[in-house]
Amino acid sequence: MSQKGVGVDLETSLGYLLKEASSALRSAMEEVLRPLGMSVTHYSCLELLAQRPGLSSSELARGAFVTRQTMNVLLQALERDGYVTRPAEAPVGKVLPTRLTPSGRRSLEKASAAVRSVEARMLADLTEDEQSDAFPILQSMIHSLRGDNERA
Amino acid sequence: MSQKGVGVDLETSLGYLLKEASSALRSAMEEVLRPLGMSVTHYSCLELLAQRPGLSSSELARGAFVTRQTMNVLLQALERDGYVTRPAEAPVGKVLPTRLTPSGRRSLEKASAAVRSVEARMLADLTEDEQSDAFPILQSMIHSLRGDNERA
DNA sequence: GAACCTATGTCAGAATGCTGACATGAGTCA
DNA sequence: TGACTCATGTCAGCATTCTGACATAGGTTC
Repeated sequence: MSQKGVGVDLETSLGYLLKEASSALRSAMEEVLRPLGMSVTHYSCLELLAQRPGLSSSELARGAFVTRQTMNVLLQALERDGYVTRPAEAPVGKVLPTRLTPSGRRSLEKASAAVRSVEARMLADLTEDEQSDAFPILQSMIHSLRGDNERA
Repeated sequence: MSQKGVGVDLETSLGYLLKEASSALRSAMEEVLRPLGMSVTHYSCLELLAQRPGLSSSELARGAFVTRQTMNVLLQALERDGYVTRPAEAPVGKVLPTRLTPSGRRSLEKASAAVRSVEARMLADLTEDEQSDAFPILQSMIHSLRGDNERA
């Protein structure tokens, strides 16, 4: 077993495992959000707005890990369906601050409960210590991958 | 801070952090693979074939976390470009076992080195203990999310 | 004030991946 | 043998997201 020095051993690769976990999480979220007529990006956008009202399209895009073009398309649909509102004109600069409507907030509540149940299931078999360990580990990975350490 | 009971707190959510880490990993991989003219799915397919020669299209799809239709399109391109070979007729059933060509193997070697460097960077700031902890934690998450525990 | 850089919103086109559907081969079971 | 179930490969159409490009607003520097 265990590769003859060449290649990435998928059986022991933390990168592959990370991708696998993320894929499983996404699938589980899609499964519970589908009955609510909501996609993961859709949900992410509403959740971001609930916690940080007035975010711009570009900021939402970064928070949901998509491009600002993609987020803009989504926002247009959400606005059309009455889940969010944006001023017709930018109060300052070009930034259009977005906010949830009561309808959007109601819609989010169900979705949020569903997502919380998925996250709880994900952590069900982990000990308290493991859950505590996971946080700094993932943060370190993110920090290192983004190259925040580069020549300042 | 810390949400008033409602919603998922993105600041402390392991699910969000997992998505963030996965996104950062994907970006980092795309960055190093782009100069080699290779996408992440493209690379994943070749790496899988190097470790498990003779996999079918459907098996490769599951290993690369895409649908079998998507993998089939990719395989057609890889076959056209001489990186993999598939028998014209299925030796048994409908399964077409796929194998790397020498050209595919050479192409993979460079990509694999690049990906290994990304993975090394990802783990650079983690202690030995943390790296050891990460493995069972991620595996537990995957196992729980897939519902492998359900009523047997 | 002018030049410069950065970030934002937006439009257009293209790539990528997915869902739905179908026929076929293999295994199971009565 | 025949009916049933399941997995595979494949075709077609659609959805989602991305890349490229542009104009504009704000801040910075000289």
